[in-house]
Amino acid sequence: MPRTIRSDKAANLVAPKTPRPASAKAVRPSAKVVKPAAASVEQVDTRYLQSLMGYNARRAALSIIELFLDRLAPYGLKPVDFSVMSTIGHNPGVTSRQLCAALNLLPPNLVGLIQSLEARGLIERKPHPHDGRAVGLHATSKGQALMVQAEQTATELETEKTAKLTPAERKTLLSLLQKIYL
Amino acid sequence: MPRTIRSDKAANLVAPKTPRPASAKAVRPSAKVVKPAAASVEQVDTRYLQSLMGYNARRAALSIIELFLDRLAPYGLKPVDFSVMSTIGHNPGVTSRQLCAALNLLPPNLVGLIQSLEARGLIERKPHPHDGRAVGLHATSKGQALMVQAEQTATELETEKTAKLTPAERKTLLSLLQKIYL
DNA sequence: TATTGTTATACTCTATAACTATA
DNA sequence: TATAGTTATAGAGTATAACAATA
Repeated sequence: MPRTIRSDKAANLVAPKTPRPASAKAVRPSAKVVKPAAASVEQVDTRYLQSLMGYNARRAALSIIELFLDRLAPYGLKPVDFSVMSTIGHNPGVTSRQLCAALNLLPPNLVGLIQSLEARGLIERKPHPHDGRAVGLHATSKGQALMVQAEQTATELETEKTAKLTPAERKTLLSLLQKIYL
Repeated sequence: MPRTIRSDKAANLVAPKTPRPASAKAVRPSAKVVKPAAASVEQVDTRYLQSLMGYNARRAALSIIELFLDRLAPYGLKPVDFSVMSTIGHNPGVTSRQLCAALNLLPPNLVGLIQSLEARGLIERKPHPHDGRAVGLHATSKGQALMVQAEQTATELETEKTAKLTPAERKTLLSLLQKIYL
């Protein structure tokens, strides 16, 4: 059964703009307090998590991926499919192992993905010129045509998602992120 | 069965530093070409993917989370457990729904998590002062003590992972990421 | 002996529908 | 009628071990 409904994800992404500190120690009961029972929270304070790079990178990535799934669905491509197809397209003859190393994937998880792309006529497997064990992967003309459209859609979607950033900020952000994982 | 071995993940993260362009169109067969068969790839070119914010944000996030899993394992906390515990700690009396909205989680996926934290004696559930349907979540003294250590470990780990960034760059990166998902 | 691609499989993560108790 | 919390469950994602063919 395909995943279709996206429901309240957008609403969940609405975060508090100006949270008020609510530390346990900071709550000093005054003499006028009527209900000494359990306290309630008005605005959730997530400032500590927002100081963590991992949290922010993950939230930003999921925010972009959410839109990516919608926009690339017409092409039948999920993020990993897209990354694999794009890398094959830009590296004709690349092997599965090379894809795994470049995209940080595990070989067993790539098998079904490659088979699916081949079954759809988007890629072809040719014998590797130097290594009899390996198989070279090549995008078909159909696959190339699909990826021209898909990459354009992805670029547009990214422009929308980074609309609050200036071109300079966008370039800076890409560079800083790569300083973390490369 | 717990996940223990991490194997070649680190090796997979080693990405090409100076990829050579290998576009299909750019390959112009000269008259001296001996093997007109399938081509092979030396260095995988991932420059297009590296121009996408979603790709870079995801790779950076996974890189940090990988270390996070190792360092926080002694506390029995995965990223989501950590986020939930931290948010409860800084927001005594917060409800499940508020946690879901603030952290972009789905209610059904939070139930088992909360029950687990309660069973470990890290949090307590108290009746909500204003809403009979809701339950206020509170960190126990044991949970508070754990999170003091856990948050310190997380902060240290993040400092290591962002060691290539200056403090100013780190602050800039956090700010730019929040411009995407907030 | 080491590596490529593969199979089988298990665990985790994420998502949906539907129910109850209360507002 | 709408919302908070819950249950059950399905699907996707991620991980390990082990194997055959080739280097």
